[in-house]
Amino acid sequence: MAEPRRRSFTEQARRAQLVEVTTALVAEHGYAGTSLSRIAAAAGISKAAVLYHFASKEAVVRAAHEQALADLVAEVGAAVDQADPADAPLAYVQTMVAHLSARPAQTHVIIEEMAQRGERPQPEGRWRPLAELLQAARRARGRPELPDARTAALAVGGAVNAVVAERLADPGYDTASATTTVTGMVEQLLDG
Amino acid sequence: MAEPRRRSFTEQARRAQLVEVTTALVAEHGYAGTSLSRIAAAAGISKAAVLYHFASKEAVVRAAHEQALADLVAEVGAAVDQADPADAPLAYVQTMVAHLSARPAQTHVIIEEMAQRGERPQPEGRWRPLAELLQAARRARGRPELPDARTAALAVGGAVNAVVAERLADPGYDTASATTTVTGMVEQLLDG
DNA sequence: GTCTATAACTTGATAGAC
DNA sequence: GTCTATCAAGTTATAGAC
Repeated sequence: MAEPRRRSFTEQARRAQLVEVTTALVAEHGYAGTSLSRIAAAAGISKAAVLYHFASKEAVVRAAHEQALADLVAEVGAAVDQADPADAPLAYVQTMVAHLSARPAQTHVIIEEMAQRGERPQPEGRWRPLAELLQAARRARGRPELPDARTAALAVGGAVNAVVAERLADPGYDTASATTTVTGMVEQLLDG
Repeated sequence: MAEPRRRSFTEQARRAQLVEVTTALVAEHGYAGTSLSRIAAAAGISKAAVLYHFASKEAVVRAAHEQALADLVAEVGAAVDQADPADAPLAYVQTMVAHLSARPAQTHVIIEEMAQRGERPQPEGRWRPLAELLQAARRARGRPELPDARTAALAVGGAVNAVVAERLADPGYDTASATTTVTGMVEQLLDG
């Protein structure tokens, strides 16, 4: 909501390129290890040229993070919306794992941003959407609501995070069967 | 295993003090935001004095991380060892959440280190000990072994992480009932 | 043993030429 | 619109006085 500015065609291309190389750099070296110099070098231009397209270094990496997040919620949101409410949490887990596993660099950017957020804590309920999904699924299955949906949502989200992180560390880790295991745990949560 | 050196009494005290202030600083500003200057200022000595006691900045924060981890495994290990094998995973979850919730600064240091690790991925099985605990509990309960103990261990560990992280962000979050919810999920994993 | 002084860099950002 | 040149500020680490 900050700046829905009009941009030239070539500028859009430059910005897209910068977001791309920044995503790769943050994935490999982390936020602190990603300097303006490195971004400029990776894009083949000067530091000042980077700062012509973005107001600051922070603005560049913020753009990279926002893109990664937008791509994620777009795909997961679509999958959840068209799923049977009784199985929406399962669709959530499946698309989440699949999307993130397929985009290691973007995933690293998202993780990095969460780590930065953690330093200056801000009460924000990222667990709410999933908690709603879980309760709706319980109702659709004719079961009473969960007594502690917040923790349940946090636990499922944390499990997904852990599986994705393991996949990043070990590409040989089979996410297909991992997804089966996690969805099985969610099933027990919805039926038990 | 690098240097089990003999140290003077006062030097031990200084090192302990430096580890303490570094833990607090990393918790508040993150690794990158924790400079030698800040450590020195917080300890009331000069940068050079800090580097007299530790070989480098990295050595200081590594010491802080190692201490946080040692404290954690000591308490969790003891609790798991004296628990009934059939309930060891429950003891693991309980002490893990309790210990970390009670030590926010140390927890931040551990999280920060994991984030740094994540950048240069190294195939390391942090999930193995918990996976062993889960399988042993299944056997003690007369149930067949889990088909995918790796994912199960990762999921439980991730759930604990998420609960602890939420506690850090919102001190009003009730970890007692959260622990009940998570252990309930583990129970279903062990009996289902 | 602890400090002052400083070396040797890197950082993000700006001014102004082209 | 994109660059070169430069900036001030901050970084880790070292040498050597006390």
